[in-house]
Amino acid sequence: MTLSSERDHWTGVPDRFRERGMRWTPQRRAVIEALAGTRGHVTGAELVERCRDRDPRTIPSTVYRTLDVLEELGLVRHGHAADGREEYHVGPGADHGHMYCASCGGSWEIPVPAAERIRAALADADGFEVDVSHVTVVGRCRSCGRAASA
Amino acid sequence: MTLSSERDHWTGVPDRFRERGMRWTPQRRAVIEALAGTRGHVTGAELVERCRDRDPRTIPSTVYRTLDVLEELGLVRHGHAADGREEYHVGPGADHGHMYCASCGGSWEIPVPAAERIRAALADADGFEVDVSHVTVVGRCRSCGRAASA
DNA sequence: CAGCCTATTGCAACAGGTTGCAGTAGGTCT
DNA sequence: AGACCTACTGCAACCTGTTGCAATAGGCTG
Repeated sequence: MTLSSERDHWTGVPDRFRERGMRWTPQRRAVIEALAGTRGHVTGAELVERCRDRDPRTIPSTVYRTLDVLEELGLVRHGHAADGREEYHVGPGADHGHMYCASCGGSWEIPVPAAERIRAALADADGFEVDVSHVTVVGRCRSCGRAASA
Repeated sequence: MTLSSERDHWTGVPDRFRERGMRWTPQRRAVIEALAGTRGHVTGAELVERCRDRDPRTIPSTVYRTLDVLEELGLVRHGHAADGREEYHVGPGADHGHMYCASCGGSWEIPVPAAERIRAALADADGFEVDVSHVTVVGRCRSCGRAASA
């Protein structure tokens, strides 16, 4: 995941909006600029805050609505953190779930092989096609587990 | 899961509170009565509403704080629905995660064998001990998948 | 039974998001 | 350039929860 690949992620976005009959507006540009400076995760509130840094007149509902649109276009994905807050993942490489440690508050990506086993387990059980990028599990990480049993 | 086993779930609860130096109050009683009439899931808001039906003076924060306490005592468990709302599961048999279909909005319990495979996948990957009762996955159920590919 | 200690409550303010609606302003067509 | 259509924006009100704090009231003790 190089810098240039991250920049590529956003090139041509205005046209992708227009092709779909959507409009390219200064507010949407601001959200995308805020996202472009992001690696990994951002919560909705953080993003609102960052947009407000650029322009104090930013309205939260506009930011959230823009994020919905970006998700429809496949440019971001969202999940929910351990406490239910919205969390946005910026692609490429956004296709992963998350594990949260309830003890230390840490957060990790679910490794691809584990995600694949989860997908297979649910597909076998009920033919359920899980969206692995939206999976969030809560539990205890290895080091907190060791600390508790010591 | 018979009626009597559900009733048993709540017997002796006042004493369990007092043993821990906690107090047994009318407000807590109201929350437990509302829970006793519940099978499966309830959202926080639903529970507040039900308590308000019994006593319009019910204060939401009291209900939420009571739920936190009940969870500490192991009498309920909570997870987050697909949209991040809190969802409480009433035991016994509350030890399961949930699958939500993003297409039809349906919700199912994750079957025990699948849950076990998920637990194993994450344990192998990083030694992460997942709390399966808190797992929520979003995706597409079998019948919506069939409808989409038809 | 009265008194005391402190766990709980009620309240009010806040946090993160969502929604309905009237007005604004992109984009297109002439 | 002017006009038109309708996708967006801004706003205000709402929803689900959370938090800090002063007042209340369980329940133990003498």
